[in-house]
Parts: sequence; C-alpha cells; structure tokens
Amino acid sequence: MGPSVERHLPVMADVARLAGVSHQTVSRVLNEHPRVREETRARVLRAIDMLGYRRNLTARALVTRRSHRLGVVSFDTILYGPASTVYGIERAARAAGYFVSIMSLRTIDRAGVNEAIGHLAEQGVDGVVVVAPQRAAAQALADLPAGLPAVAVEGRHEGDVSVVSVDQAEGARQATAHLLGLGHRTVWHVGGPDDWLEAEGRREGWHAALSAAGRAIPEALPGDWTPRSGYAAGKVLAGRVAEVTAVFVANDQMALGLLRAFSEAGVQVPEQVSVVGFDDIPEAAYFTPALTTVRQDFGEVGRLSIGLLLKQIESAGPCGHERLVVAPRLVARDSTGRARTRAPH
Amino acid sequence: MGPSVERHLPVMADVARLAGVSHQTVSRVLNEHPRVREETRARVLRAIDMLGYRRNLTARALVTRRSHRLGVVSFDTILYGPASTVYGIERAARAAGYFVSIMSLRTIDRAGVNEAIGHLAEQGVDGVVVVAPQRAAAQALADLPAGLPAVAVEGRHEGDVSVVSVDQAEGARQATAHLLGLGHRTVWHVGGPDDWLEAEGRREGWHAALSAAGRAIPEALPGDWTPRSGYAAGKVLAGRVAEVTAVFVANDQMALGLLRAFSEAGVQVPEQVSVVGFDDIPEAAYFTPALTTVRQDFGEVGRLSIGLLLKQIESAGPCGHERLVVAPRLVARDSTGRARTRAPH
DNA sequence: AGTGGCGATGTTAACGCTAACAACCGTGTG
DNA sequence: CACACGGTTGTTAGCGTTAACATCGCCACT
Repeated sequence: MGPSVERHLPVMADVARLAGVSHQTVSRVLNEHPRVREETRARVLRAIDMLGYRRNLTARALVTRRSHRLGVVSFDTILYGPASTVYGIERAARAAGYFVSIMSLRTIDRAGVNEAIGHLAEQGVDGVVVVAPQRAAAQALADLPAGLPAVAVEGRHEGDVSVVSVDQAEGARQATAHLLGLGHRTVWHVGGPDDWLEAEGRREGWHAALSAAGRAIPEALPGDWTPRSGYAAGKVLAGRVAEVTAVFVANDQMALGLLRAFSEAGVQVPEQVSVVGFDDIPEAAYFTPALTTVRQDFGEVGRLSIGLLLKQIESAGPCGHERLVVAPRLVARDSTGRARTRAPH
Repeated sequence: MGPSVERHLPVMADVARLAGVSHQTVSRVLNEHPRVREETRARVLRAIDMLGYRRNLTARALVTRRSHRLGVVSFDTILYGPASTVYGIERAARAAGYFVSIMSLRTIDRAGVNEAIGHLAEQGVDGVVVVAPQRAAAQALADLPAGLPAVAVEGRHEGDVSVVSVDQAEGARQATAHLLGLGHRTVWHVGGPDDWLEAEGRREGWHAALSAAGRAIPEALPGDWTPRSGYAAGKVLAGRVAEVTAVFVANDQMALGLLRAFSEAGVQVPEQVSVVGFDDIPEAAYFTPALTTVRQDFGEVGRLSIGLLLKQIESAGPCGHERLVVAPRLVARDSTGRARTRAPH
C-alpha cells in the first residue's frame, strides 16, 4: 500500500514540495500575484490539481484579519418581506465575493439582537447587516461592538449606523392617493403591529395623504400582519359598509384575510369597497380579486446595503453614516375601482 | 489622554496581563475547564469584562480544526418550502451550538451545487446540508469533497449521503384518499416541475392512491409551482367541469391560481369541484374557500438533518448513510366536500 | 568592468488560539 | 522528614496562511 490514506488534507507546504517551490510561491499563485513566472505558476497549479488541494480560508482570515464573511441578523425569515430582503442581501454579498452567516431570531428584543451581533463578531465576520424592522432591534444598534462595520435595513436612523430602507410612508401615500384619486372620500386603514417601524411608516404615509387632501381620518384598525387579523378587521369594516368605501391594508396577507371576510359578508370588491395591500407577494396577483398593492424592490435594498457595508469595511473606518431610501411603487390591479357615487355630480 | 485609542482589539494576552495570569489560564476559563481556582476565574472574568474582550473563534477554529459552522446550500429561499426548511435547519443548528452559512443558488445544476459546496468547504464549515429538491442537485451530491460530512434534505438516496425528507408520496396519498373518501370517482392532478423530486413524489402518491382504489387515472396537468400555472390549469379544468369533481394540486400557490380560475369561470368550490393543495402556507386558511391541504413539519426536518450531520461530524467518520422520513398530514378545510351524486345511491 | 535596479523566489515571523507537557505547591503518608 | 500525589498554573510548540524582508540572478547603463 501507498502512503497512509487517512492523512490530513493537503496544505500549502505539500503543494510546494510537490511543485518544488516554497510555500510562499504557492500562496502567490493562489493570490494571483503578478510576479510569478508563467512556468512556475503552471507547475504549482498542476500540483494543486494533483493533490486536490483547497486553501484553508480560516488560516488566511487569521492573518489578514479579513474573513470575507458578513453576518446577517434577521427576524422570522419565513415572512415574505424579511425572506426577500435576506435573499437580496445574500445575492449582493456573493456578487461582491463575500459569504453570509445568518442568524434569524425568534424574539426581537434588544438583548437578543445584541447577543446575535456579538456571536457574529466573535465568529469573525467583517461586518453585519441588521434587518431591524422593529423598534427594539433598531435600538439595539446603538450599542454595537466598537469597530464593527454595520448597516441597518428597514431600521430607524439612531446611533451612528447607516440605514437602507424602503420608503414605507411614500408607498402608503401612493396607495392612499390612488384611492382618493378614484373618488373615495376617505380611506380606512388596517395597520401592522405597533412595534414595527414599517407599520408606523405606512400608517404615517396614509395619515399624511389624507391630511394633505383635507379628508376625515378614520381610526386605524389594529393588525399583526397575519391573515387572521386582517380577517377580523374585515369583519368589522363589513359591518360599516355604508361609510367604508376604501381600505388601505398594511400588508398583503392581512388584505387576504380582509377579502375573505368581505366575501363572506357579501361585500363586493371593488364595486362596494376598494382594497389596497402592501408588499406584492407572489400570490397577490391571484387573490380574488387580484390585489392592488405596493411593490418593494428588495434586490435594490440588498445591493445598497451591501454597498454601504463594503465601503465601511474597505475604508476601515466609520465613514459617516448615510441614509439611503428606495422608492416603492404602486401596482394597480382589480381590487380598486371608482367610488360609488353617493350624490350625482 | 490615555493609551492610544486606535489599538487592536484586546486579545487573550491582554486579558492575561490585566488579570495577572497566563493566557492559557484565560483560555481555560473561557472553555470552562474544571481545574481553575474560583478566585482566579473571577479575576479573569473581571478582566475580560473590563477590556470588553471577545475571543477570536477564527484562531480557535484553526487550531481545533472545528469551526462550529455548518454550510447550507439551497435554492430560491423565498419560496415557502425552502425558506421554512432553511429556517428549521438554522434553528436546529443554533440549538446545537453551530452557526450557519447560507448559499442560495439561482440556478440548480450539478456544477453550481458542487461549486457552492466547494466554497463552503474552503470556508471551513464542519459539514453541509444540501436542500436538494431537484434531480440535478441530488446528483451533485455524488461528488462531494472527500471527508466532508453532508446530509441531503428532500433529496434522493444517491451516493453515500444521508437523506432526510418529507414523505411526499404519503402526503399525496392522503390527499387523494381524502377526496376518494368523499365519494369522488377519480381525482385530477396539477403537477409541479418535472425536475423536482417533490413534484415526482406527489405525482406518484396520487397515482398510487388511484391505482390502489382501481380508479381511472386522468392525465396530470403541468405546473411550475407558480399561481400563474395553477390559473392556467384551472382554466382547462373549468372547461371540463362535467367530468372533473376533484383536483389535487401539487402546491398551495398553484391551488390559489386554480381557485381564481374556477371563480372566474363560475365553478363553485367545493360544491362542484373539491380542491386539495400541498404545503399549508400561512395564507392557505384564508383562501376563498379555506384550502384543504397537506402540512409538512419543517422544524422536524431541520432537527433530524442537523442530528444526522452532527453525528457524522462528531464520530469523525462516514457512519453509514441513513434515510429518515417525516410524515406529512392532511389539514381538512373548506375546499373539499362530498361529491355531487350523479346517480341516486 | 563595476554598479544599480528589477523581477522571481525563498526565509522568517507573526496572526490568536489550544494541546501537551512541565512546574509548582500544599497535603497526606510511610 | 522524604516522597508521592493531585490540583492549579505556566511554558512551549504548533494550526496554515500571508506580510515583510532577504536573496539571488540577470541585464542595462555608466
């Protein structure tokens, strides 16, 4: 039998020996250093191939102090929004030559977020993206480990962290304005959970649009993003169908529940009531009726946040916190229509 | 001013100096070695706290040859199924003290999967979970880097890799049997993409259940998981409503499209046609009508796959490939009902 | 012919940690 | 009182890589 089969994986020194060069030359070939003779490079590459050598990026990270890995802290990555955001981040990171380590949290409290960031820092990530749609998560960014580059996504501009977010208020304004433009006197609202910044932004945009038009502002109904809560809100609104002609629901899942409640109560959409959602989940176009909603560009959010993070990492300093905003856009479908005319005009 | 602020992060030696012990003692405290005097431990912990020291797990990984990180290769992590699976895996991994690095692929070909696994191996993960619902991904597992522990999820039992999967055929059988039990003569099927193993399993289960009952087996309609394709299938089936009384759709999103097509065509569900989906996405209970579907336990899949992987890692040897199967279960809602009686019984 | 310069390669010393072994100390025993 | 022993701590040597510097030819120029 040949040499023991159960040996270590080959290391640079093994390649060097086989190629008849020093391990540093192997390193140079791997790092595409320009000052290596073509013939030497070929010999090294052949040796690498023969041994099936793979470099150990852990050792490299130790000496270069760069792991080429980024951490992502998120919350409930099954929800369409966070899942899409994380996906966008991961794609952008990989395009830039970085890996991504993920921590999804079940509970979002300041301590939990801090702990997650701490773990990632120990693991040696070069920076972190915190998808922080909740107030508590945004606050946690105030006490980051010193010197760790970080970017918040969907967060609030607190502390010295750069933030990338979709302009929730703008989306809500578009949704509300769209409904007012169709002749509705006012627009009702089913909101998201109070501790979510996105819920707050959407509520604000809705409120602002109504104010700007000088319309009455109905009290918002509470919701928690789930279809169930939208259903409950729908039951309530269906009972007041005389006065309700348009509803802006803070996300598509709740809009689904609301449509269901309306359908059960015999309320016709859009003939009696118009409905707008938010998110444009893949199912939205196939709701009955197809849902008018607001689409967010998660890919862009991912690209921008990674761009900002890499700028911090590469400049090796806290280079002024920025705030980048991505505009959402309304996608009009069949759940919105002209208001029933109460009085002849 | 005190000592230069722009110094390195503190390392073990700094802690040791401040605590008046050797760095090895610091290491022992951190690793909860039993042979450390209580008072020494306290002094070290105090020093750690004062300096804000965090250990460098990269250095630790280099010497222990254990990164406590696992790689996950997946595909389109926005889809409910993969997203849930990845989430389940991540939770189980963290519960076991492991971190997770994710690579979501856009295209699933053998080369792409291999490359992803290779990158993760270089990064020093202790093992990989490959969420391989497509034939091509499952095949890629045949040529894994030697010595890298791996587990496939939703894959096929090829090569020497352990596999954890939901019993798709069983779920489809339950769905089909449920419909037959309601008096339907036969059950139509809208399938998933041909290259997905899950689509294949669901089709097989449907086929087997019909065969076992000695029923006619209609030709399956093609689909690609999207609501759009379900809608198209729904249009076709609505045109044949005389003969179609029950449909098993391979996932919930397509079922949504199908319900929409039925609704547009005036086909009543479940009065005229019963519909069953697969996945139990959070929206399913709020479709109109609420969708009868098949629920998969992704948490269990995550736990089992991590369990299998850690067994391989800790035994440090390829300990016989296993095949674990998780049973899905039917969730009956309002989209299924008794068959219209053609002839008096 | 001597010297400067540059391209290609080798040598040495980290990076921050753990494993292995050595050393020390107080105590109980022959 | 010498000695063994076990609990506690220190010392040394890597893990596999890159950075920094040293070396060695070779050619061009004065």
